[in-house]
Amino acid sequence: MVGKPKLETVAKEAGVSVPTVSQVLRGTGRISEKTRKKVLQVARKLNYVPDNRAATMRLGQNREIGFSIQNMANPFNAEVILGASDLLEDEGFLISVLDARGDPDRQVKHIEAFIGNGRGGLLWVPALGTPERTFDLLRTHRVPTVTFLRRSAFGDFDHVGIRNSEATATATRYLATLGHSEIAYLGGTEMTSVRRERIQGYRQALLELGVGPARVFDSNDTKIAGLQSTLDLLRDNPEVTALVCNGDMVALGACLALLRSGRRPGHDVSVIGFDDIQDAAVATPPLTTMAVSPYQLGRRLAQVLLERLKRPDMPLTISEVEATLVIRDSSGAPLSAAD
Amino acid sequence: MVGKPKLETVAKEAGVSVPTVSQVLRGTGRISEKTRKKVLQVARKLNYVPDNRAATMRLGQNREIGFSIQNMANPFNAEVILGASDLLEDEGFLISVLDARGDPDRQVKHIEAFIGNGRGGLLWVPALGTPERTFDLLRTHRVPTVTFLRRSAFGDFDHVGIRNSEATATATRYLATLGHSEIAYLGGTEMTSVRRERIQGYRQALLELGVGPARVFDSNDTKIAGLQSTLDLLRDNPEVTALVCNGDMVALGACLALLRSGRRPGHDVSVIGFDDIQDAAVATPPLTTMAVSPYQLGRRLAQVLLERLKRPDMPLTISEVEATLVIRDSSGAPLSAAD
DNA sequence: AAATATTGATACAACGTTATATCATCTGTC
DNA sequence: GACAGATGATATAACGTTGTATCAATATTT
Repeated sequence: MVGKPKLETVAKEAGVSVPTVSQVLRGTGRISEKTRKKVLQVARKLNYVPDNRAATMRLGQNREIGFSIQNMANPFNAEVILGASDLLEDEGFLISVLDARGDPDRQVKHIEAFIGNGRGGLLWVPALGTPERTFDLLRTHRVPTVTFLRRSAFGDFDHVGIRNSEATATATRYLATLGHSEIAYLGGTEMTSVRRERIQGYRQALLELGVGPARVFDSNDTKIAGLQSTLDLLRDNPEVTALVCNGDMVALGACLALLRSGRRPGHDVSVIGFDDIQDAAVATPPLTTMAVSPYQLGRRLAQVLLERLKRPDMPLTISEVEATLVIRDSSGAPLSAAD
Repeated sequence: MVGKPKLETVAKEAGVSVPTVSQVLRGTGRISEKTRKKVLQVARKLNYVPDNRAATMRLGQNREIGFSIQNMANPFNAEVILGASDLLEDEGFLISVLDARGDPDRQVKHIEAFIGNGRGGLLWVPALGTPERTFDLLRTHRVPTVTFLRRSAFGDFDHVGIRNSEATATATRYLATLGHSEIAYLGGTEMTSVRRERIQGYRQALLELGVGPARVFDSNDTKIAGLQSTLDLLRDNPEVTALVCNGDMVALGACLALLRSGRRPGHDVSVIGFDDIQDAAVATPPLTTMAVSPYQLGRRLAQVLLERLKRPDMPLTISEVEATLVIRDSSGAPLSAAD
């Protein structure tokens, strides 16, 4: 009873050979009902758990999937993982998550660990500034990989993302419809592909509409940073009457800033967020936002990976999910009516 | 260049034997500087990544740690993981996270995966209703395990938790100091060891103070649930003037409910939360709460595991971290002054 | 009753790595 | 120039599992 039980332990106890036990447990080969029963009973009694390392090494495939993300604390990611694992678990896979916190060095360690442990696949939000070598590793080792949100610059991996530029264009157009002409973009600091696309959509819409200058302001994607940035922004640019935000957290921070400086969100300044996080609906005021369902994104992500696993030679899949404008109070009524 | 590179691939390319390559990569054995250079260069060129399965199987130890949690979406957990991985990464370990979502069946699959992959250790928030067999598995396979927050009923694992009953007693006593006598407890639904201890501290304090009846109300740990539960609570128990909450999310929901029903949090009803999540400080009103640093908890967790790994025969460690009362506005001023 | 088919179990080799033991080569000493 | 000692590299076996080939013992056919 001492020491980890292995096939040999079970085999001895059940009075059969090692391969027999293996066959019973895997349900392969021809085994009589009697020995089957016996082996299963002994295996259970001894708390036997097969060594997946030995098995996958022999078999050359693993049903464990890795998910490499950059910020575990973001509830959006948590929802994505939920969606992905719901689908993958049904197919007998398992998702384990590693948080690289945006650090490419930490990230490459994680990816090496995935490879070194023979993970069966990888879902991945690449860190900003991921060196080509990291992609090379995955290519060399033939790890079925789906990138998420941030597209690889080298572009030869399956990808699931958000139709970012269309989304911010929609938000910007909607604000223009309400009568705004001084519309600023707020949020993000680093130029990820996500932010680049969103700002591009915003600029594009302004251009098409022939409305006011494009103004982009940095801010970290937290409520507190959003609050501070908005206070600064309004001090220096009092003419701004509408904000398209890079994320809901920033947008919520912006609303807080408006309230603190005696302005009413949706009346004096309109605010549109991005993501539709849980808090958006219960905020004061409820937040108008570009909604994407993280759960659905997760499912899509899993779907693409499963297909790739089934057909390794399948052509590259690029899948972009549309965001939808959810109108609540923070964007306000048409300007003429409000004033 | 096709197919995964292994030691043999590198060895052939560098014109040396397999063990030589292994020794260079691990820095063991006597190797001349010349072959060392050559081997490293070739290994890098071929994008060689050692197969950790084969290595750990041979060596019998693994520097990968598993973290099994019940709710990934909780930012508190994310902070804990951050703290734990900061410490563990310095020692060359790696944390991978699995979310069992409170389901003991899913959880046992995860634990079996940890065991089957020979993980070097386990940090674990046991799901409610975890069967003894799950603990048995870990015992049999001698997995160094530290339970977190929820103590195993069978109590033979290292543990890190919060001094829950003292914390809620402190909160309750503070509200009594402010002059409250109708203090309710709000939050949680399932009777986890955490909730049991918190409610016990609340009851204990009321008893010692000789103040009003103990009233405990269920609610899920989300803002929306907290909102609804508080509306119900106040309708049925209008005499309640203070709430000790099971978590900050519930407390924030309670504040929302107060505002919506025309009451002022901190004036008409006092609210104290638990955890001190990021939003607590910027909420309206800023939330009084029992603060525990999830980051510090994570570090402690890692510390205990590292010690256990170093000294497997060390006596059982039970480590409880104190929560501190952070006074903001939601608890209000003394009642005499406020009225 | 002999030949054949069927069933049930086992022996063997391989997955990729590494510690130990072994072997060959070179340096320096008397 | 022979011998001890140091240096540098390799051969071997083992970690636990599983697919294939093999073998023995029945059951079935002619």
